[in-house]
Amino acid sequence: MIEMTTIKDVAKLAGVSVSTASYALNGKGNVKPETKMKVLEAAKQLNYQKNGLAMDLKKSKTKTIALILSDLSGPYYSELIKGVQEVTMANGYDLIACSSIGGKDSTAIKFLTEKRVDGVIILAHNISDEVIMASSRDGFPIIVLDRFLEDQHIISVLVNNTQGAYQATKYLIEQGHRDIAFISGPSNSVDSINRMKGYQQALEEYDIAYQSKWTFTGNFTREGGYHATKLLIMQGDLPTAVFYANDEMALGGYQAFEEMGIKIPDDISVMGFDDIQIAQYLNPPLTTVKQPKYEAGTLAAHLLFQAFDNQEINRRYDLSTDLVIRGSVAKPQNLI
Amino acid sequence: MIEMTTIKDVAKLAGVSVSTASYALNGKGNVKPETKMKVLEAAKQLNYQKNGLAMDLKKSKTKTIALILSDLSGPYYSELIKGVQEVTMANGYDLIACSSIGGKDSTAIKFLTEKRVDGVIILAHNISDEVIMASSRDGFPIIVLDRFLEDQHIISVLVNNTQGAYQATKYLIEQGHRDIAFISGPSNSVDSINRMKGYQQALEEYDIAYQSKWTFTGNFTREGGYHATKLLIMQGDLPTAVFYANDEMALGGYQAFEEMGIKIPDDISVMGFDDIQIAQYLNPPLTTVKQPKYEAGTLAAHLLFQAFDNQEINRRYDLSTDLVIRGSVAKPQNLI
DNA sequence: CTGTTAGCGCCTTCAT
DNA sequence: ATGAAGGCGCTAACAG
Repeated sequence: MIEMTTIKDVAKLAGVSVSTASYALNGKGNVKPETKMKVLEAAKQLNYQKNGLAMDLKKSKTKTIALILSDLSGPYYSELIKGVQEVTMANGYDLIACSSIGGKDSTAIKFLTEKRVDGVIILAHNISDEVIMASSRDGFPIIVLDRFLEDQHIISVLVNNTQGAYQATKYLIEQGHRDIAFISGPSNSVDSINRMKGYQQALEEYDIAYQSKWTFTGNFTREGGYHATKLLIMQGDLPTAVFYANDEMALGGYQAFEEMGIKIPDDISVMGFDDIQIAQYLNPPLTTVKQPKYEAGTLAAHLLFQAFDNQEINRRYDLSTDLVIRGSVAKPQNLI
Repeated sequence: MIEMTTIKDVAKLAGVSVSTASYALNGKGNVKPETKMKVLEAAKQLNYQKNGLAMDLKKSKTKTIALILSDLSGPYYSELIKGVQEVTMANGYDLIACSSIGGKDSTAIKFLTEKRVDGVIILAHNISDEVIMASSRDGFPIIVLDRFLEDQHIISVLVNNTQGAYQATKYLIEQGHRDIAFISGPSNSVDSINRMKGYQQALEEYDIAYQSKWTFTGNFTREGGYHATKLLIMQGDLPTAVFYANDEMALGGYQAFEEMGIKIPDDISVMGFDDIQIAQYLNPPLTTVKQPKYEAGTLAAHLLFQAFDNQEINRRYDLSTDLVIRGSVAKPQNLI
């Protein structure tokens, strides 16, 4: 067994009591400079490192918050993390990120249910409503970024997907498109459903019939977007524009179109959703809907601190999206 | 103050002792199914959530490891994280990621020095050697991914930057290039220095004189690459190829060349380093040197577990890079 | 200014 | 099968 050196050891070597050692180490209380020196000296000599767990346990406070993501390695969260990080740090708190991969045994669950942090921000579709609500408790604020939950201690920060998709589709229509395909995400995704809704709303508003033959499922992945696009092409009747429910699927679309010698935006226009970093580097640069991820991050973190502070806050916040016009959408051929 | 419900409360409500409650909750020991029921029932009724900190303190073991990154929001770590995550999970451990932004007060320091995790993997240039070595202690393995440290408990997993840069430069030379510029990273970066070394080695091997007029500093950022490229162009004498010490700077280079109407690869060839995700989507796709980040991640995590297990392991591992040939390098004009 | 002491919440031997 | 009790390492009254 490995012998840990504790504050007790330090105290003994310094010839003082534990409390004095604690005071000296933490720079609190009134410790004679001389004794303080002795303690610090002893600590160094023993290579003493405090046990943060014991401290947190004693204080019933961790001063850290957890950001729970469905997949730590996704490039998608960059802006969100930055937003959260900035305000967390500004408040003197620590931030840790963990993943919800692994279901019941995931690290996420551990931090959600074992009082290891003072609050959490969740953007993880693979954690069920039930699990989140079961973790809700007094003094443990939870911010969710992808759904609304009817619970006292859970606050939602949402981006208005329906509005964003509406906006995007409307833009396509105003460019002259009438035949617009929609590649959706997984059918159980609230985000995907809402984007579809916005798409349909715009269609309806312009008296364009919704056609199910132009709706495919792409599962929010690049692969999925690729296959959906292939299907769309093989079907024979090509639309003049396709709206991918996220940028990753649009990436797959780019590839499929290129393989078939279909030029963007000359032969077909494409619209994405999310504005991931890569979007601007594509050829042509992808026109898409930007989600205010950074703002969502800062807002979420702010709300957490207000909750710590027992301030009165709303339980739901809606953020709006922005259309980012780049080069992947053009007027359809027949209008030129 | 908020009243936490503890195992004591559960025990009381269930009419059993604390130890029995603990056994029942953890499914250990021999508890009569009936009493177990009672305990579980009481726990649910009180919405009991165990305190993981207390447990870890008691067990002197956290079963979690920390991945310390210089910037959580960087898109750069994706593959690395995936590698670490997979083996961590496979071993039944938890993984948390934290950032070293903030120096002394960063979350990274907290996890490095306060016994909150059982081991750490570090890829964070902004943490000094001294800090890392000061955290070294018995039973606390540390894996560093960007330097070699002379310390009993610190293991290095490195990628061979010199070899990678050598390989890249050699390829350029073999394509017929003789005038090859090099855009370096920050001068204090070991990675950058080694890449420069590889570049010079290849030059030397082919009897090409190293010219300082073709070396600029780009600081490893896109902006830096952009400015360095502008400087290179303004200088009047254009090389036939430029080797950026990382892909991000190459991104800036693409922009600068485009602004000046210089075509890649027709007018100039460009080589990157890292193979970040965006590289393949650029126009033309970037030829670059791929770092085995995923492999580094899995290896690092494996080593951690071997260290937990007190197995004999080396203190240093070197991984090699791969040249990824895409479309940004061509034979120079004068050879066509 | 310094020492004594009582927990923070949990697990786990040791009795019973 | 269950209960009593010690302690993980630390902080913060409280008492000198």
